[in-house]
Amino acid sequence: MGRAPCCDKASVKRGPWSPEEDTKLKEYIEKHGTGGNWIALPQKAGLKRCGKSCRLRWLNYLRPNIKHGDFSDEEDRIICSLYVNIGSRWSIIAAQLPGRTDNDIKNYWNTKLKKKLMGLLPLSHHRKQPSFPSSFTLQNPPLSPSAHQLYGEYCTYTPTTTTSFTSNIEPPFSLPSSNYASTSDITTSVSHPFYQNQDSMQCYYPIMRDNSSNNNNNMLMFGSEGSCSTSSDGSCTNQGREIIKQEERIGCHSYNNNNDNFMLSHSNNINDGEKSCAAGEWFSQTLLAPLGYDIEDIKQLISSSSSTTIFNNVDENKTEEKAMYYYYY
DNA sequence: AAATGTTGCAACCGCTTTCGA
DNA sequence: TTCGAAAGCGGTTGCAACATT
Repeated sequence: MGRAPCCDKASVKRGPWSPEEDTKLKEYIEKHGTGGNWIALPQKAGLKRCGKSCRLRWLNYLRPNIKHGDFSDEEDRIICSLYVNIGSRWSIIAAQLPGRTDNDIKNYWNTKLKKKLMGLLPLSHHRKQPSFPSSFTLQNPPLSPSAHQLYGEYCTYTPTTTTSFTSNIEPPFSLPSSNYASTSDITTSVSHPFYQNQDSMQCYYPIMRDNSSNNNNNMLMFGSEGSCSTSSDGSCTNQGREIIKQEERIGCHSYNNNNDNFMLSHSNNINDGEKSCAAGEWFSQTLLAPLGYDIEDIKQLISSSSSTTIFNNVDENKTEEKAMYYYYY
């Protein structure tokens, strides 16, 4: 027993829309509106189409001010920033990009942007030993007592995936020039993630201080799988709260406020890619400030969305691979 | 030039959420 | 409060266009 179809498939036309159908639908909606009833609309408009199909055609293609074609760097950054933090909630992401549809963004992400990012990293499937500039050494981060407690608990896992790391890679899209002095000043680290607590799906990142610079740089982190998170008690956390919660937990935001600069790295034994990490060396990190959007920006973006259910029902099983890029600015 | 592989995107499918009776 | 219909949404598919062999 399947679900009842929304319409009689035998009697409705399917497949690509003809220009005539487009014209009929457009003219009808411009004249009468949708009437809040898509199911009844095709009949009224003289179309042999399913209401859902009409709705989709209108929303994704026919409605005014739809933008098609290339995405700008700024749009790339917004998409990535939001994806990092809220996942594949395309409608919410689309709400931040006037003229773009969720379908467009989803397609763009799946076919281009993700590859654009992934193209930088030999992610995943590699088990490279991390390699860092010699100036980078591990500093145990100044964790809050509660974070220490947390990490002491979490960091007893042996990594199942070795961090890979490449520095000084061009970012996949341009950053505002004010964000950095020159290309060589950008440290882009790509990491196959971290590794995950197999029980809780919690992701871990090591953090390392850059001793080579006296600048009061802030770190920007872009891209992570971290937004997929299930708390250690097994309950799936509300994702919006999780962002804030994790920030508080590990004090990431205060790092930025303190103008510390630090970056992703592995343990203090750089050559030991497979070693277990000691308590306090690894950070669980969902969110910092992706590409110029700090936490407040993101929250504001999200809260300005028309949706009221942004963070509900996080799929705790999503484990899609993502890249991580770190920028100094 | 033909065959095969790849890419991009529109459209579909079906599950979830919302809304109104 | 419950229930059914409709809308919303994200994942997936189909296919045309393009690239490569």
